[in-house]
Amino acid sequence: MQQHGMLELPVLGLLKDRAMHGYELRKQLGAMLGPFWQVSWGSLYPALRRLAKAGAVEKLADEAPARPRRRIGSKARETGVKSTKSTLGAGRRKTVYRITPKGEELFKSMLEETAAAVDAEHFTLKLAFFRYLQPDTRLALLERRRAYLQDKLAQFKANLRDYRERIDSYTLSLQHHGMAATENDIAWIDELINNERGGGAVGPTQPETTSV
Amino acid sequence: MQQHGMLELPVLGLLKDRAMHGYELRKQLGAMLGPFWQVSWGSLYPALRRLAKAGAVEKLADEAPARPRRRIGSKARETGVKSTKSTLGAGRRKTVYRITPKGEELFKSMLEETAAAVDAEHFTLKLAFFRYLQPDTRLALLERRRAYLQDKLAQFKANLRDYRERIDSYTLSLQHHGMAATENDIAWIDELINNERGGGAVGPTQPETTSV
DNA sequence: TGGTGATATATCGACCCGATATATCAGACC
DNA sequence: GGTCTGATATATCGGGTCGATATATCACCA
Repeated sequence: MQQHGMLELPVLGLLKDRAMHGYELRKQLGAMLGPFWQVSWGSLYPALRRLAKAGAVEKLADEAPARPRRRIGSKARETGVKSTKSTLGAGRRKTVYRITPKGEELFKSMLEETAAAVDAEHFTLKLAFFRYLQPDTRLALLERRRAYLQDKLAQFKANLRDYRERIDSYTLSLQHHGMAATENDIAWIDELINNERGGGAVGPTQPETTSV
Repeated sequence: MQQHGMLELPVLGLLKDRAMHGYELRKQLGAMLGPFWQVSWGSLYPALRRLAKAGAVEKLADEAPARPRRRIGSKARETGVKSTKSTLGAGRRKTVYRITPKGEELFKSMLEETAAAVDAEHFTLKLAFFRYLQPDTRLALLERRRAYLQDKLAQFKANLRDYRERIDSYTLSLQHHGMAATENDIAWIDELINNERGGGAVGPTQPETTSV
């Protein structure tokens, strides 16, 4: 994914269900977004800090982490000066995060913001939490995504029109493939739109495509 | 695109043809990669600086930029202390960059490195300069990209197998679409591979898909 | 004469990524 | 019983990208 402020939404969305610590959050994110996105530590922990500072999540007490069996622990290490060095990093303590009412609000406003960007990444993330939206907001987001893709398609066409002669066959093939992929994306969005419009009355929202 | 060290390759690739300044470079990049990627100034200029520091490109003298019609220029502003402030920014001077022999080498080694990452972004960039590669290197890169996609496909399948029951219909649809898109990508790569293998003897490398 | 928009270079802050450091613990292997 | 490996867990660092913004020149038209 690698864009701006993209973690806040899914993190809050997952914490809505239940409180979790960072490591678990990452696993859940991976399960949900599968091959789309593997969150890196370097983004997750700073994001949690940002959310905590904004009051959107709160740290629960470290959940029975530290120093059980105190005898061994105190003896094993030299109890040295150096161990407290600087970061005082980690070990196994779990820092559990819980969403606050303010966090719930933030999640809602971020998710509902139909004016926000609808590139592949942002849209994917929002779609993963569509169940929390009203049907009309869902439709608005789908339409905006569709418009975005159509614009992209137009760019492809303009590009091909203007540069067709000047570019080599590989770049040309790339453009064609990109165009076809965008058309597929649009067709998929149209499916979702249809399901959204007719889905309330007709049948399951699920678009039965291939089954494994 | 937004990944690491992704600009060096296309910048060098374009400068191989002819020397250019930043603004033009960006336009060419846009023409070539069209809707895939619009390079931002915040990446382009630092990248040019990196390349210059590495000796891969050299700045040509500013190409007749500065202060023509000196009368007007000197009078209009207060000639003040503040104008030289800090950055001494820009105006219209053109800083033309030319590739050096060292830059040509760097380009070649980056492009040929078949062990490097083959995610969508990296692969797209390399494909845009495939014409500079030997057929066997091209094939190696295509095969590696194919393996990458197949692995991604396997991830999708594993994901669906493990989480199918637990995820809502939107996320499910997302996974299905992602899977289908990946399958399309693989089919496209296979086309390219076929063209590469048979292309030397049979016909045009161009895979005639839809025409506008 | 002045306004707009294209040309052109450059930096800033926020943020993401990959690599890495630190540490605990369960289970395997011998 | 000892140790090695790998999963669990938190955290930071350097380098790189992005979007926004500042600055400035010039062509063109009104």
